Amino acid sequence: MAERREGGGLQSLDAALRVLRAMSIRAGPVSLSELARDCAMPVSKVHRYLASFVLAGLVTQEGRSGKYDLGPGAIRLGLAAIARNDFVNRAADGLPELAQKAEMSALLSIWGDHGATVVRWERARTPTVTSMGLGTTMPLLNSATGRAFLAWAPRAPLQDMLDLELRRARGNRPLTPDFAPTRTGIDALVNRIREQGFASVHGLFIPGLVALAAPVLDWQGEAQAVVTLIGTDPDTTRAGAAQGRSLVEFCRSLSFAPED
Amino acid sequence: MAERREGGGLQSLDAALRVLRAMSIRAGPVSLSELARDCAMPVSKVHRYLASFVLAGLVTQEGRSGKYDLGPGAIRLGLAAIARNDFVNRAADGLPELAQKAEMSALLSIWGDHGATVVRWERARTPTVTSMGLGTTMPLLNSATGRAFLAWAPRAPLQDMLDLELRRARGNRPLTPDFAPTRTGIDALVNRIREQGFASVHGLFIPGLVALAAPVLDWQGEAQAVVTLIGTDPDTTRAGAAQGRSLVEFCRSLSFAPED
DNA sequence: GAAAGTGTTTGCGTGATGTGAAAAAACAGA
DNA sequence: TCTGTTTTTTCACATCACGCAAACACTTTC
Repeated sequence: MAERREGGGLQSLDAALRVLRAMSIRAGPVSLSELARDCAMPVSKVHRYLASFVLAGLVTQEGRSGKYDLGPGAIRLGLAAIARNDFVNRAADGLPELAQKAEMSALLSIWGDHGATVVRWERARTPTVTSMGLGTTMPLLNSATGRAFLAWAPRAPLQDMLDLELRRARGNRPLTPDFAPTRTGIDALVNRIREQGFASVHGLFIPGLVALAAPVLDWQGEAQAVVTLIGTDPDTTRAGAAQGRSLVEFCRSLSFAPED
Repeated sequence: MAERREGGGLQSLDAALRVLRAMSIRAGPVSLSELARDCAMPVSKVHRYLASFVLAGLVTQEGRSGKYDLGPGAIRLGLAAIARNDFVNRAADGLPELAQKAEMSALLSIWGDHGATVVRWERARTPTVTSMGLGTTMPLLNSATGRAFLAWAPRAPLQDMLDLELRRARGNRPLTPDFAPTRTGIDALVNRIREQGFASVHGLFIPGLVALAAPVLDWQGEAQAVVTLIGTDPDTTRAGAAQGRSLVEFCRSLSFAPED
């Protein structure tokens, strides 16, 4: 066969790992023949793979039914992976590329005790002059970054700050021109943001600047961090703009995806 | 040499899985040659295995350093394996209610090769510790979570880490003010914890924070998981405090109750 | 800036080894 | 005890993984 040999290393290993993935997609114990059908492989082939997986502890075989299931070795492996996987550092690694592609400044924030806090900063080629830097905390309602946390982070730790900003907004209406400073107004705003996939503001936090922000989600579906693009061109916040799509795609690649 | 056939199925798969195991034992990113030395295999062989693992997403290669580390696919696999555990599922489902009732952050951990690993996290309004989150591993002696495992998990898998932390404690006494870093000191600590029904520390792991932790026990009376409450009020660790009783009751309701 | 050193990746021929079909064994229901 | 189903083992063959060594990338040294 003169077909394309894809980048993988060992054919048998690739096949075996496909079997493993098929097992992890299934919700519970699987019989050998079901697995073989899922993977479109001969039964005996799958059986031999499983024998090795069982030996390694990744898979266990249920006593009487003969069905196979993921075992304690898989848990140990996963915990080891979980322990060293750090969303923040992974995101930080890709920040320069994102900033370059979008031709905007990119920054990475996490939720700290005093609000959304900037922890990484990547300048664009044409630096936008701002007074922000590492450690800056952003407001919840008037910044794209804050709004992304509002839409995707668990509500409880945000609640105090949300109440505070709502009180301030009620006393000074022009601060929040694009939504009503009430519970229903907030809900509508959150829905709008989640539907669009990212939050955006133009000139709200800093006049003359526009920003869009999207979340990096963990396996609980909560925002672990928020990535924000800052620039001067109002067109970049339009739905369908290239920058918005780059940002969402970037964050999606860092987020935890339950399956394919 | 067709004499001795071990229980496994495929030789190459067995070898490849030994490589995977070696990776999960290491604490962080590993270079190719280190891995090869660990497994006593030729470098090129390990490299090809890794190529397949990378293709499957189980392993990633760090940008420019060339080192390899466990990747998101391993997380997915591990979470799928954890999801098969009914104890963990039921505990996770009840976590939000517990956190709300106790007005503290609640987290769920299970034991991995590198210590107690946080798998689920439910935040309360009280401040979130910035450096902790999903995937954090907790020390055995200085955290309430670790101590709960120490008191209720089978000793064998903990022994290595216990020895390690004891050595460290002996060199730095202030780390463990409330017990002697000796075998009898540990025994006394364990007895105290078991008697009280939950483990607690105040400011040991993180200054200014208090925590209480209780186990979810399986039919053998061994800890399958540990539920921890974290807050700032020292009164919550007092014997008889409402939070402690809620926590113990919650864990007891999850323990020892398979459907059939 | 060239040269040497370390570590990773890739070709290649060979023979061990994984493959598929089919037989054998275990199991369940009738 | 006999069928239908699913798991396990057998076996001859051609493939595919192995190890060597050369190529390549990157860092350090003079």
